[in-house]
Amino acid sequence: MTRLRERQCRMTRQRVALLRLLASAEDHPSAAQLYDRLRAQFPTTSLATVYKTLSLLDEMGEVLELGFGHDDRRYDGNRPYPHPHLICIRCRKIVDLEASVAESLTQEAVERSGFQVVGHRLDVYGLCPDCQAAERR
Amino acid sequence: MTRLRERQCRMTRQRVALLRLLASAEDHPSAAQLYDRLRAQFPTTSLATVYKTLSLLDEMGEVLELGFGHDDRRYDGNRPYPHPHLICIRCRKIVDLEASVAESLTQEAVERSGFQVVGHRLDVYGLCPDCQAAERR
DNA sequence: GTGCTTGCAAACAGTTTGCAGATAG
DNA sequence: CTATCTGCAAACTGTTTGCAAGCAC
Repeated sequence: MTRLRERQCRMTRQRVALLRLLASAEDHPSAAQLYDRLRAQFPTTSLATVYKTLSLLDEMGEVLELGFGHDDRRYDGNRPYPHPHLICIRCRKIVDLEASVAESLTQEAVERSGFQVVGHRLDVYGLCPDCQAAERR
Repeated sequence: MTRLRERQCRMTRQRVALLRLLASAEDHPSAAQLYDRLRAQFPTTSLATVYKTLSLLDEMGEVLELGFGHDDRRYDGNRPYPHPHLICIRCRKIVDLEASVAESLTQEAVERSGFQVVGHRLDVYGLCPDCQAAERR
């Protein structure tokens, strides 16, 4: 909110509403879900605006964009930093795992959640040696 | 290959070629990349066939389908089981991390790779307590 | 031969873009 | 006032589907 102002961004009613929705969302809503909820307050709102605002927030690090499956992008406005997730393969529920990566699969935290684990996925992002060299030039 | 036969699947030339490509691919090719390589041998091959075959193999567990970003699906025919990846955010190179999840971010394995880590992602798949109860019915 | 598989084209879903009109500052 | 933002519609991308012709068995 404050950071948006600092970036000479205009606080339109739509943006304020979307920020509120993101802050209060307990789940990990998709753009379409946010759009639906937003339309309750602003019937004329468009999906395009939702996408534009979300990618703006993502660039600013105010929201975490999560790509689960190629057609399932979700947003987390409460913890805009990487953190482990528990994903139900049946109902698609997504639960935040508050645990450090190192300990997260050492059972403890997972077991506490009651999930029956069937798989996992760990991706580490960074610059490969070649690209580190290229960046230096 | 053998498993395909067991499943009363027909070994068409296209399938054999795709299986070979997957087995020999050192990178993590996308459907489009596989299609391009396949067309070198079968100029009339269609993308649709590639997709159909890939999803068949995925169902059978013969290939690992990886969704990085919503429009970046890659396939791994050599290690069709979940394992950590190192992803270069610059050149999109994907390197397999041969390490257990528990130890993978305890630096060791990552450091050995020479990557400069900027982020990570850990998703655990399973059934949430509610769905476990629902499945029992 | 039988019916699974292919290849084309058309359909689809989610996302992005262009632009005229609306509006925050 | 002016530049940014919105909302519509059209464009795009990657993936999926329907169906007639082809080919493995």
